[in-house]
Parts: sequence; C-alpha cells; structure tokens
Amino acid sequence: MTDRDPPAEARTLTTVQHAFDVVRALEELDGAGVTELAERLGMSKSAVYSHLTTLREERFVVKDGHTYELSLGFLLLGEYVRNRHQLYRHGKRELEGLAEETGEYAHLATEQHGLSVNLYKVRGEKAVGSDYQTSKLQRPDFLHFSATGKAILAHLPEERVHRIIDRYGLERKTEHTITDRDALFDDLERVRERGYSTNDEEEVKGLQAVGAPVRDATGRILGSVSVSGPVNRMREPEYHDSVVEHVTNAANVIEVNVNMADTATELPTFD
Amino acid sequence: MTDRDPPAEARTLTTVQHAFDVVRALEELDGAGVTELAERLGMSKSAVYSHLTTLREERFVVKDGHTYELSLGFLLLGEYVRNRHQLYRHGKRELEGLAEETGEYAHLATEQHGLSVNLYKVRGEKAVGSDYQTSKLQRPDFLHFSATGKAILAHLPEERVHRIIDRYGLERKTEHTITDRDALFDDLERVRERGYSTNDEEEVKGLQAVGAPVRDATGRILGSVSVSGPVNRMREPEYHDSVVEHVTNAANVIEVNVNMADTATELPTFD
DNA sequence: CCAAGTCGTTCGCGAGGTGAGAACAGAGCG
DNA sequence: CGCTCTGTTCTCACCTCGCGAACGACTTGG
Repeated sequence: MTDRDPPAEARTLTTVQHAFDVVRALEELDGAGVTELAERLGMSKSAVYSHLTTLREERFVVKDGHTYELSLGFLLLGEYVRNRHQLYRHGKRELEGLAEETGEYAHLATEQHGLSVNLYKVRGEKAVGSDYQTSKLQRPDFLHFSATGKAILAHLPEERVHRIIDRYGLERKTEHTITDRDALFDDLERVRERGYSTNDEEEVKGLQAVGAPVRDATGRILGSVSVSGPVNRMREPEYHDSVVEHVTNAANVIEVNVNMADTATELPTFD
Repeated sequence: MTDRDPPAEARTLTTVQHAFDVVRALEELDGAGVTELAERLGMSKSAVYSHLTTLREERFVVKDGHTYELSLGFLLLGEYVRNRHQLYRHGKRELEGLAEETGEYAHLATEQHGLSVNLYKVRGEKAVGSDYQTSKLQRPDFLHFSATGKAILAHLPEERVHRIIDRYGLERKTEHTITDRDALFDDLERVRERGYSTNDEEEVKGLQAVGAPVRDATGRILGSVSVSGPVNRMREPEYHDSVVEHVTNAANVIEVNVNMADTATELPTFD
C-alpha cells in the first residue's frame, strides 16, 4: 500500500534515475550496446558506459559480446517480493484450483502505486488467448477497467480512490469502459453490495470477468481474484452464476488462509 | 607515488551502488525504516532518505506507514528476464513433464557471473522437502557442487572454468564436495563422456541428483536440467538408470525445441 | 589494401549533484 | 507534559558524475 505521492519538493537522485533509465531501456530494447543506449537516452556514451559497468558489478546486467542485457538478479528480487506477499503465498494454490474448476483464466492481482499489478495467473483448459500469453505477466495497468482492479478499488478508502483517479484519470479502453467518476463510484458501491466485481468488455472487447476482493483480518484490502472468459460463455446466466460462486468462494478461502497464517505465527510466542 | 597511475579501473558510480545497497538491505530486512537502514549501511539518514524517495518515484519501493519495502517492479523485470531466456521458454513445459514422470524435484539452471542461477523448479509427487521450499528460488550458488552446475561447467571453455575457480574457489559443503581442482576436472571429463552429471551428496547430505546440459545449435551452453531425490531411492541402480534416462531425454528434447525455434524465427525473412 | 566507418573504452575537466550533519515536525509513552 | 523515538527538511562543501574528445580494435567498401 502506498501512501500519498512523495512531496513535489522531495529531493531525488538523478544518478539513480539515470541508472534505472538504462535498466528500462535494456528491457525495452531486449538488450543493447553502449551507443544505442546513449542515443536513445540522450546521454553521453561515457555516462552510459559507467552505468553499465556499475550495474554489471552489482550483477544486474550481463554483457554478451557487445550487447548488455538485464540479468537474472531481477528475477531473484522479484521472486522474493512475490513470495513475501500474503496474497500470493496463501492464494497460489487456490488460484490453480480455480482455473482448474472453471477452465478459464484466473488472476491474482494487487495494487501498487495506484495501479493494478498481477501477482500470478493460471490458464484453465478452455481459456482463450495464445499460448504465449500464458506465462507472461503484463505490466501494471489502471484499476478502473478490470474486474480485479474494481474489486480492489471498492475496498480502498474513498479518498484514496479519488486521489488515484486524480492522478491517472479514467482512460477509455473500449466503448464499455466506465470513464465517469460518479458512474464508477456507483459501480463500486454495487461491488460492495454484491461482494463481487464484474468487467463487461470494459478492458478488452469480447472478454468478461468476475472478481472478488481478498482482505486481511483488519479489513485492509490485500488484492483480488478474478476469472475471465469470452462473452459467449460468460453471458450464459447459469454459467455466469457458477463463475461468481467459484470466484467468491476462492476469495473466501484465501482470506481464511491468510488469517489462519496470521494467528498461527502469533501462537508460538511463549514468553 | 611518482609512478604513473595504475590503468585506472573502469569507473563505477558510487551513487548507484548506494542505491542497490539500500535495495539489498530492504530485501535482507524484509522492509525497514530510514533510521534502521542508515545505521546498517553506515550512511546518513538524509542520504538514505533521498535514495528511498528516488526508488519510490521509480516504483521499485513502496512505503507502508514508516516502513519501506521492495515493490513488485522487480517481479515484472524478473519475469521479463526469465521469459527472454531460451532455456526457460523452451524448457518449462518439458521440466514439468520431467517432475511428473520421475516424481522428484526437477530444476532448470543457468550460469551468470560464474554462479549457478535457478530459472525454474518443479516439485514432483514424491519429492522430499518442506512445502515452503516449493515456490522459493534459492539465490545463486557455486557451480561445483550441484548436478546442474557441473553439467554447465563441463561445457564451458576450460579457461573460463579456471577463471571461475580462481574467483570463487571450491568451497566445501559436505564431506563429499569436490574441493580439488584436478579432481573436479576429472569429474567434468566424465560428465562429457557419459553425457550427464551427478551430485552424490556433494551439496546436501542425503541428496543425490542427476543433471544434463542443454546447448544451442552452436554448441554454446545454455544451462542444464536436473532431477534430485533422496539417496535411498536414487541409489537403487534401476531407479538411477531410469532417472538418467529421463533427464538426458528431457535435455535432448529441450535442445530440439530451442533449435527449432531458432530456425523458425529465421524463416519469415522475405525480402 | 588502405581509408572511413563502426563499435566499446579511456581520459581530463568543470558543473552541480550527493552526502553529512544539524535542525525540524509529529507520534507515542511514561 | 516533556522525553525520545520516528521521518523529513535544510544548508554547505567536497568530490562524483556527465560531457566531449580521443583511443584502439574491428568491419566495410572502394
């Protein structure tokens, strides 16, 4: 959970920013040479060079001939962060079950910096989409047009939701995207009433999804679970209901897992 | 000091190093506050603070009350790096099959900076070890005492192997660890002859493993596959042979996958 | 076969960013 | 109600960082 944005005046280190500019450029270019990076980033070759040398020494970049690439150092940190997340630790197993039962895509998402970040995704048997997408985690996206995102928004403090909208707006992705603030708040109210969120072709045409929030014992939102599938399957009332049932069930089970783990770790306090 | 200056080692950026010091400290401490970090790193509070502010702006750190933690930004970069790796892209499926068939732990590893890095691991039905370890990727470790590591070493240029040993030595983990350079080279020769490597309680007492290299069309080593299990199962000659069979088979299939993908991407060149 | 391109790497200089340390604002506690 | 923890802001001085030019090693083409 992020607090408010850093004060505008807070000092930032330009050298560190440059280093991450290099990192991101290496990602976008799938590896690159010194000259290419320098041109793209508008930096001098020597500056880029010393950044690459430093990153390499820190083991976040590897050099292969004349090209520099990101190293697996990021994977290790990434796996560490993921494993630390309660939602992943206690929801992974359940999500796999959910994908199995419904046969559709199942997602586990959380919020960071006002955006939706996927923690895990599992492809069910019937799931649509190319095989390539299966293992790929897409980058953070806005919260207001996904089932996972709206399940989260519905349980964030209202004032934080306002701040997020102020920051990112309500970008339109399809003709069904909710782009009006009041309409969104109405929808979020409905999510709270029903206990689940929906995404009715609001992000991708032809795709429907159902999501449910996962909260810890204190009521704080940890993230959400969703199942998504093609409209022609999902529109079917009975099918839709069974998906809702499965999703809310899964979210419920994960909540229990989380809370049991919490109290469990509190138990062995002997003193 | 009137001699000419030593050929000035490549310049490294101390500010960037400091930033990654902060990142690593956040990992080790599972999140921390400004004061704690400053004390641990021997930096001033203000310096740590500006690093944290910068990292937060770059979305690699999140703040929760008075504690700063690593964000999922690392997961995204990490997944990107992993998905770019040929061995993972073309070996993931096969590794899952391998774990299924043998029922043991199966690993996919590669080399970076002279160390062994696990790309993926799958737990078979009979596999030993606590459930917790299942999803956790351990950190890079030396190459000389694992089956995956020795499969890789056996196919690196001999001179590189020497450089790696010079750099890291041959640390002993158990009484069976090979700590003599010549003995290791003998073992690597055997690996090349037989086409697979073994780890006979050299890393962990009671654990045996069998590994096989995966190389691309040019003969360059991409990494390796392994299966590991408890000695009492693995010692059984027939069982051992079948594991060897499965592992070498899997490595072979992955090599074919890799090479087919290579030529496939070369095909659509129309001009 | 040499000249004119690459490329990554090194060097030296000057601007300005970085880091230390002290002071500040708040929260929590006795 | 002060004492003592936080995190945050401020200022100043040193030295790091980034630039631009030059270097050596390779390729390419005339």
